[in-house]
Amino acid sequence: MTKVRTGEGPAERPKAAVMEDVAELAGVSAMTVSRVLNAPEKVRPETRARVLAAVRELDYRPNSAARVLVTGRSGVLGVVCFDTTLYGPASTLYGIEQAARDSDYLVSIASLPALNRSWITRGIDRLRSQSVDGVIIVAPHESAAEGLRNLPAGLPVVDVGGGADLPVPVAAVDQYAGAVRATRHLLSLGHGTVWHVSGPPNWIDASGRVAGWRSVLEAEGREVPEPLVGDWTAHSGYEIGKRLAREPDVTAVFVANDHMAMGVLRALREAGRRVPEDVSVVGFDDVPEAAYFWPPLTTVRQNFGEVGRQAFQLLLDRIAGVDGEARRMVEPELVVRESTGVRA
Amino acid sequence: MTKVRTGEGPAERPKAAVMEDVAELAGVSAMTVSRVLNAPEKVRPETRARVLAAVRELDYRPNSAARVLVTGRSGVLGVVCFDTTLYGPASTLYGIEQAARDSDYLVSIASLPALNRSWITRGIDRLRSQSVDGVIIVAPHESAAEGLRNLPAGLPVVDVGGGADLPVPVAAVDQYAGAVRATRHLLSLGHGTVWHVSGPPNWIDASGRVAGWRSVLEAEGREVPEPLVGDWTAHSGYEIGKRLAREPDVTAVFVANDHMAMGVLRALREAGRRVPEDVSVVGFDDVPEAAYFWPPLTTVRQNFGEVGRQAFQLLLDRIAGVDGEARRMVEPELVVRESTGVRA
DNA sequence: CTCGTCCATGGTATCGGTAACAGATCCCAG
DNA sequence: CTGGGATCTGTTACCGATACCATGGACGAG
Repeated sequence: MTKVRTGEGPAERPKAAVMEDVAELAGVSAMTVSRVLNAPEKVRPETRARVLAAVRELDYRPNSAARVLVTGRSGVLGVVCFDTTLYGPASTLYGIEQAARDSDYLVSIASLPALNRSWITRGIDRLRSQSVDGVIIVAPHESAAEGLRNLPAGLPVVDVGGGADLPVPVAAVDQYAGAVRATRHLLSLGHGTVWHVSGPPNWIDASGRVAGWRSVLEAEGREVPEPLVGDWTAHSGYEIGKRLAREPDVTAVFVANDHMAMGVLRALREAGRRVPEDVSVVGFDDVPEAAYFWPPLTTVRQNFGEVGRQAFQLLLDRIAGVDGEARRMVEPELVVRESTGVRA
Repeated sequence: MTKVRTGEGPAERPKAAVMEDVAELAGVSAMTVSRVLNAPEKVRPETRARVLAAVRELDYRPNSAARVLVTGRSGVLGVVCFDTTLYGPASTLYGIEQAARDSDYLVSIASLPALNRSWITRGIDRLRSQSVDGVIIVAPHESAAEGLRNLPAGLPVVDVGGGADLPVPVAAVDQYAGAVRATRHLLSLGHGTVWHVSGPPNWIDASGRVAGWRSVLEAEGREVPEPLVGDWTAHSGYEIGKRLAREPDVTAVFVANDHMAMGVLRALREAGRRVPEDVSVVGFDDVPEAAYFWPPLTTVRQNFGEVGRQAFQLLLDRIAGVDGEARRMVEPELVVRESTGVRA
């Protein structure tokens, strides 16, 4: 009954209780303890009570490694992601984590030093070696598609952000629809056409937004200016904004994210072009600060948390062996503030 | 040699290779395979080569659950954190993750729905049940201290952000020093005193910044205005900014983070008070966009990535049993831009 | 030529749980 | 009073790796 300590070793810890200890204290077999923990209704209430009392007394906690070894399930899901300091990925990750917590899953993350096929594969491998039950990829880049070509058989995988023809289920915000709304909004204000500051090439969200923007202009028979390519940062938005400010016929700009939009706003202002009187600007994301930009930014809100939850749900289905719908699109929402106005 | 498949079960997967399979293919015992993987120098080169060939051929990967069960080490570290969409925590997490990757550690995260003692304890428990080798707490809140009072013995824990008298090693940015620099900078520009927009009560960073700011004012014999308490959001900064704008004697404001500073800037501008001509504003964090605020924000840069790396290093030491230095302070840096100027 | 030593490898027990089956117990009908 | 099922609990055999000790062969010394 009393704890036996080995007289040696620097870390003189009382070894943690195991199932056998609980069984002994409760006067039952280890199997019964296991049942109490996993299928309580199969154990007589009074026995159960004794076992639970012993569990509390010894502060027993099951060893997950042993459980994983025999059941094959870990209760851990993996997330492969690129830069989690970016607002979108961070929020998505947060959504996943919350959903996971509610379902008693734990989340392991494998972040990538670069976005390409080989790193993505390595990230998945790293997680797989920890016996995760499934993996969510948050890497909205074309290279993700390649990385997903030959997945280890039997590992449930879900992708966030999408791309064409992925061999796995996808949860994503409908970038195309968001860009359509932003562009239509600007046209409806009387602008002849809409310039576009895009995200970096090969990013799925970036190309989705370009496609939506272009399709509206083409459908309306408007001139389609060449998109100006940024890298998501305010700095790149600023540099591009300086160029835009020099073009007097630019009156409406759709910027592929809020941070770049911030840079554009500053460049326009410095060049003496008023927003929205001279130029209207629409962003994308609706970061929490967007309402406090100068002027408050009209933008397209993405519900990243919801995307994360949907991705988790898809993964859960997949783990359960359900081959349900393979695509969950979350609708973005245009939030009109003060950076857009009718054409002067 | 050929794989035997059970004729049933919906998931008809060829069961993954185990160490015994590799051993058989290589014509050695499982023990030798284990040695090749863990202590290659103890195996004759030619045998080693045969084993490695078999490993590749079968795409063998060790089962970590089995390894954990016998070694007691998982190669996983846990991070307990609150809101990972905030810039600071997200960046810290990212720093931890990168450092962990370089050392072949995996990171599991347990995010908390609320910051208090009980949730922190639960977060640690959740991670512990997955046999993490150690835990890093990223919850710069006073409740963390309580949550750390009675830790499970033998679990290495490191705290990020600090607080007084924690029973565990701490890695943090020196908030006090940062606030001192910001305040001195404002005084050096000729301002009579400095107002302060603080973070929410009970947040460690918030109180550290208040203390640094107050100490400078007191040391210089300046009036110490009552701090105005925000909640880190641009919105709260805006509301507080409106109040500040009504006070004509407010000429210098030290705001406890950049997002609130953004709200303050907007409120001042709307009230017709020019920055920096009428009022100087200093932020804290140096988010990547700070240089594109209007005007570009003078702020205190925190190297969150470095904090994350230091925390990981401390944890690694702790796991190795080294009881080295228990505090790693990262120096913040004042970045002067255009939101501060000499008093008119 | 024999013995001791070292090196490479193998055998076996073990980590802490759970699946599958077996056995004990209880209750009630006949 | 006994048989038959239903319900509860125990026994045993693993899951896949590593620790520890044992063993066989090569080799140098005496």
